[in-house]
Amino acid sequence: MENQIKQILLENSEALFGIQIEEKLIQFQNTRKDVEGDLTLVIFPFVKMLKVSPIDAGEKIGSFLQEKLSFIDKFNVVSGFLNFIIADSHWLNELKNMDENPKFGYSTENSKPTLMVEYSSPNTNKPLHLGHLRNNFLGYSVAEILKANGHKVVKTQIVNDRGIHICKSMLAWERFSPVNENGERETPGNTGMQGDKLVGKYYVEFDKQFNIEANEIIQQWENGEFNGFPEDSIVEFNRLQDSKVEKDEKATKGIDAKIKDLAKNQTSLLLDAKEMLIKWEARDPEVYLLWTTMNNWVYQGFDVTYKAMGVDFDKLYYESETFIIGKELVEKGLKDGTFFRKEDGSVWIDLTDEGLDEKLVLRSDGTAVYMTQDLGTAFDRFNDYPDLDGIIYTVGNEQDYHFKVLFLILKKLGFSWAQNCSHLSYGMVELPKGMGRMKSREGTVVDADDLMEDIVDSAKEMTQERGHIEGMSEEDKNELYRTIGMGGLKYYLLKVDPKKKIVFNPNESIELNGNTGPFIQYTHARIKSLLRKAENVGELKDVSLHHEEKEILKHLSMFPNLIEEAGKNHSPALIANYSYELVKLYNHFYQAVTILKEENEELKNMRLVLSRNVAKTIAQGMRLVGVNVPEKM
RNA sequence: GGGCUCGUAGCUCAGCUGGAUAGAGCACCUCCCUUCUAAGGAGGCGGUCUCAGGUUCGAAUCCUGACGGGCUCACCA
Repeated sequence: MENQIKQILLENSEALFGIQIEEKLIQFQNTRKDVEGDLTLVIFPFVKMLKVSPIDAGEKIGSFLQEKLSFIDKFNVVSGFLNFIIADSHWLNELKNMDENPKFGYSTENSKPTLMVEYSSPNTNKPLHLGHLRNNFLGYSVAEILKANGHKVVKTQIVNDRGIHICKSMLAWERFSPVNENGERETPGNTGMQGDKLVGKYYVEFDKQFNIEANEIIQQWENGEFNGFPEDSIVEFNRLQDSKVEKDEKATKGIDAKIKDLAKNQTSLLLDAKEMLIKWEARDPEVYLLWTTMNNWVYQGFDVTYKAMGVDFDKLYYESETFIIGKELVEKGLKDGTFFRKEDGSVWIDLTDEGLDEKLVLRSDGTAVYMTQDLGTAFDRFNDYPDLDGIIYTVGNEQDYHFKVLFLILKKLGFSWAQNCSHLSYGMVELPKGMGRMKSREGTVVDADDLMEDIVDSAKEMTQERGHIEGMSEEDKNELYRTIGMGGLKYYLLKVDPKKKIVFNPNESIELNGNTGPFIQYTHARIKSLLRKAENVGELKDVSLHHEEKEILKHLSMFPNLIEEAGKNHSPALIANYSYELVKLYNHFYQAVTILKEENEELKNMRLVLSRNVAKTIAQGMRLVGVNVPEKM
């Protein structure tokens, strides 16, 4: 419709305006609620060239278009806005088209380039938390939205299964796990704990013991006991101590933190963990066995969590494999001069010309860092999928700088695909003021499994109170509680623009009224109930439309465009907000108009077909954000 | 300190590439179940779009600066 108007204006530009106008001057917008009309053309851009008032310009353009286009029933001009009233037959035709298309709004499958969406990417030393929920729901949804746009999509993750942090929990388990009467340390089997929770427990334990030891070292230093510590640490300690003189409280605090870091680096625990990492990279059999065992516990735990979240993956990548590829890339880059080696053996890239810093890509002890493996992983992926066009990395915005650097290095290494890699950067999930930050090490996280369980419980409570669940089996009821609870949680985390942070108060349960998942699910269930009662729906005939009906049709016909926008912007929030609008329009209609008791069969039919397509669009939209919709609730 | 980013109603958020009198939900106050699911609907209350300049016929939206929050600048990931 918009395109047709645009085309007519462009073709007749000389006649209308005296010159050939630019396409971007033709701007449409939705007509204001209090003005009659279905579509509005902004007239201001044409006023100057027509040398008449905005009203006259609008009249001229309006009558010209009305003559050419049959779907324009009437038009009016209010100040600089030309409002078209579109014929009912046009909207009924739209309804007919969407009704015939079960995949209304979706593009042809695999008609666009292959994309990879990376999300989740957990560390294997701790359980998933609230932040991961946002990440997983977002990544999953964006992948589904891209599929709906016709892309072939590979869902993937990079499993953070190696590194110093993994060694920390391994070491802590070896050192601090109690031993039972059979001489065994704690395992998921003998404790009944989910594997990831058990390993996470030891990660926290490491940090605790590590801090105790660091504090003891500081104590020793303050007492002048420096035996056994390296010279440079002692010198640095004394320098920092002296610099505290006559500083205010804040500055002193900062210096104390630096001293703490210094001491941490001298703890036997950290030194042992580092040694363990070197052994691991050298494939020491004992360390490798421990690593394999503990990681498998974690994977079994994660499986439970992913299943509850309702997300899936097509292909997994492991850092324990790709870091090697990364190291090879670094070797190659050293030879061609992309990287350089410092005296201590560490390898760097100089990005100061790009306004960034020097960045480490390999430690002096030869072990890999985060960047090393990310280079390797990207290379590996394009190698595995020759038709791969680009990668979308779903990672929090705290890593904005990392990805800027990563893509730049890949480009400098000469990979042309680097320009098609993008960082889907989302805002942190924060706790309300005064509750601090979520830190796994400090145990101040909202656990993903616990949260999902809580929300399903509260959905159960609400459903038992007001749901239509009589006659349902226990199994179906439980499934419904899960659908509603998880729907509420997903919608809550996805309705906000991904770029923005979310403040989450764990003490307040997630709202299930208003702009929420269950509100949308409810409308779907209600329509389904209506359609069940209607039994059969007849052919669509030419009838005249109520205002409420036309509003819904206008909104429905925007759905294909919306999916495209959501794909372009990598934003499930657009889908969520669209669905919410649709549901509000429908509920208004539902209240204002009778459907089953309508005596005019043709009208009744049209309303049922309309309802059917609203339900379908809700279901399809919700599917794209990972939310299921029930037939009854 | 450098870089990035955010600041819209008491709270949580929409406001597309600049367009008409800035919109929802929650909370608070009224109404509406002998029409199909009231997890619903109708109405009320609530705003200097952080502030100050600038660009423009027109700015919540673009530019500059200030103030306030967040992230980041690791041989952590």
